Amino acid sequence: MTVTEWLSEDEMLFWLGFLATTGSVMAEVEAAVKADAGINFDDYEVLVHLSEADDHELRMSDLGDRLLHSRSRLTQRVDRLTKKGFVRRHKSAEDRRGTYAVLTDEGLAILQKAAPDHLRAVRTALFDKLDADLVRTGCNLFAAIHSNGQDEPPK
Amino acid sequence: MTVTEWLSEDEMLFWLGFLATTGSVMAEVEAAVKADAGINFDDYEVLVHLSEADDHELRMSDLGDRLLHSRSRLTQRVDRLTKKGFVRRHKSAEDRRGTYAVLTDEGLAILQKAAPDHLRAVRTALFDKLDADLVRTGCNLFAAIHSNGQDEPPK
DNA sequence: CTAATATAGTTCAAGATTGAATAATATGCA
DNA sequence: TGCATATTATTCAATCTTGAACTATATTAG
Repeated sequence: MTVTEWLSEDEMLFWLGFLATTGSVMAEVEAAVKADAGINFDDYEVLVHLSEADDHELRMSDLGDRLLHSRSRLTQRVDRLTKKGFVRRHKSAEDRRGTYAVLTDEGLAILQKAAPDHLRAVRTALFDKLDADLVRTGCNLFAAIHSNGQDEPPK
Repeated sequence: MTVTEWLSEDEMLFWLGFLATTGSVMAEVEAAVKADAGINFDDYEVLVHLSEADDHELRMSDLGDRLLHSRSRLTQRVDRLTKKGFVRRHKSAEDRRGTYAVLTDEGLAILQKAAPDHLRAVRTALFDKLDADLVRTGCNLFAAIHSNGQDEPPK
C-alpha cells in the first residue's frame, strides 16, 4: 500500500524533491549561519527586514507578516532581540495600539558582521549548484506558485 | 544600506522567492492537514515513511535521516506517536543498540484517513498552480540543488 | 455619540525542539 | 583478546513556538 499514488509520477518527484531540497538547504544555511556568525537564522532575518525598511523600523504586525511569524512568536523574538540589544521598540504616535521594532546600532553591526557568512552559506547551499538558466527558471517557478504574495500568515 | 547586494539580481529574486514560496506552501499544507485530518504534518510524515517501508518499520536513525530530524527530536516524536497508539517500538535483534519504529494498525488507519486531505492540500497549495512543464522544470531544479541526497541530517 | 466589532500587541501555559550528557552496544586495530 | 573509538538511542534542562485569553485602541454602523 502506498499513500501517494494519486499524484502523477512527475508530481510525486516534484513534491519529494521540494521537501528534501528545501529542508536540506534551510538546514545547511541555518547551521552555517549559526556556526559562523553566532546569530541564528530567524534573528538574522528579523534584522535583515528591519535594515531594509525606511528608518530601519517596522510595525510589529508588518514584520510578522513578512517573516510568516505568528504575533506571539514575533513578540517573543523581538523580546529576545531587545534583551540582546539588537532591536528596540517604540510606540506609534498615530495609532496608539501600534508598536515599531527598530534596528539598533548594535543590531546593524551584528547584521553586517553576519552578512558575509550568511551569503557564503547561501552560495554554498544553493547558487554554487545552479547556472544562470536554472536560477531564472526557479524564479519563474516561484512566481507561479506564490504569485501575488497574498499569504495567510499564521493565526 | 542593504546587506544583500552581493547576489545578482536574479539570484536575489530566486532567494527571496525560495524563502517566501517554501514558507507559504509549507504553512498552507500544514494548516490544511491539521485542520482537515486532525494530525499534524510532522506526525503525518512519520507515518508516511513507515507505511512505505518494508514491514512498515524503520530503524530510528534511518527514519530520522529521512525526515531530517535530530535524534532527540525523533525519539520524542515517536514517544508521542506511541502514546497515541499510531506507532510502536521494538528492539532490533541483530544490533542490540537498535530500535525500530513500527506502524500500528491504528497508525495505518489514521494515515489512510488523512491522506486525501493531505493530497488535496498539496494540490491546492502547489500543483493547481503549475502546468506539466513547470513541474518537470522544478524536478530538474531540485535535482540540481539536492543532487545525490548526501545530506547532513542535523546533529 | 455610542455600542458593537475589529485590530495591534502582549501574556501565559502547554507543547515541541535543541544540544549536551549519558548508557549501552559494536567495531577496528594492536 | 582487549582497548580505544564509533554508533544508537534516550534523557534532561534550556530555549522556542503555539494558541487562547486578555488589554488597549481604532473603526464602523445605527
